[in-house]
Amino acid sequence: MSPNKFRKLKREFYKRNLLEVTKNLLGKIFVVQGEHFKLSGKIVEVEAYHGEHDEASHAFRGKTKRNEVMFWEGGYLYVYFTYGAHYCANVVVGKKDEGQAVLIRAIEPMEGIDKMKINRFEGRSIKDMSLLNLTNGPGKVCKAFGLNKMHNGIDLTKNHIFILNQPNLKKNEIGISRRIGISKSVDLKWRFFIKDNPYISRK
DNA sequence: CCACGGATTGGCT
DNA sequence: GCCAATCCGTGGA
Repeated sequence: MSPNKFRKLKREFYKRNLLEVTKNLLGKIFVVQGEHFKLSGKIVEVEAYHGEHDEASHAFRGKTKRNEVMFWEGGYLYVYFTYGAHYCANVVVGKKDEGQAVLIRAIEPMEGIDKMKINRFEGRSIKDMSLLNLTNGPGKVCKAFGLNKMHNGIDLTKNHIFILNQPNLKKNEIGISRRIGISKSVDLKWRFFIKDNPYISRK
């Protein structure tokens, strides 16, 4: 067994510098382990949200009931509801009270694809039910992996929802851009994605 | 107390 | 490319 390759990321991984953790999360394996099923996929697109100096961050105006998990120490899942319809999942980063998180924007599906398709498409009339349309957006990721407000605050170092280690990507394998869908702090280039990966939400 | 708008999505002009 | 759907946390009055 290689020592780290398939091991769960530990608390220390998440408590480091925000942008380092954000880039290091690319290529890692996100896992939801149920009693009778397992869903997993490779993280291919992420965005960083800082606690200070970042007006687009939920944490910018301080702690509230909604965003309190963002102020926990790194390694917890922050799930919030938006646009009256969608959930978005974030990995909390840094030390307690820093208010930093990484939004998981897209995943390349690996295990449990049939169940993901049921989660995401069943009971809705969606024309494009292809694999490429399964998890290529933050709301889609939550739908496919069955994430909702019940999972807000889940500890990623435990056995239900966690992230498996993989080698860090090389610099030239990572694409960088402005973040998507925000109206403040729009110039920060804090979106990172795996270049040429077909499962990202957009170019 | 109430109006606003959002870290989105999907379908249509 | 454009826009409506749809809920509720947040913040101003």
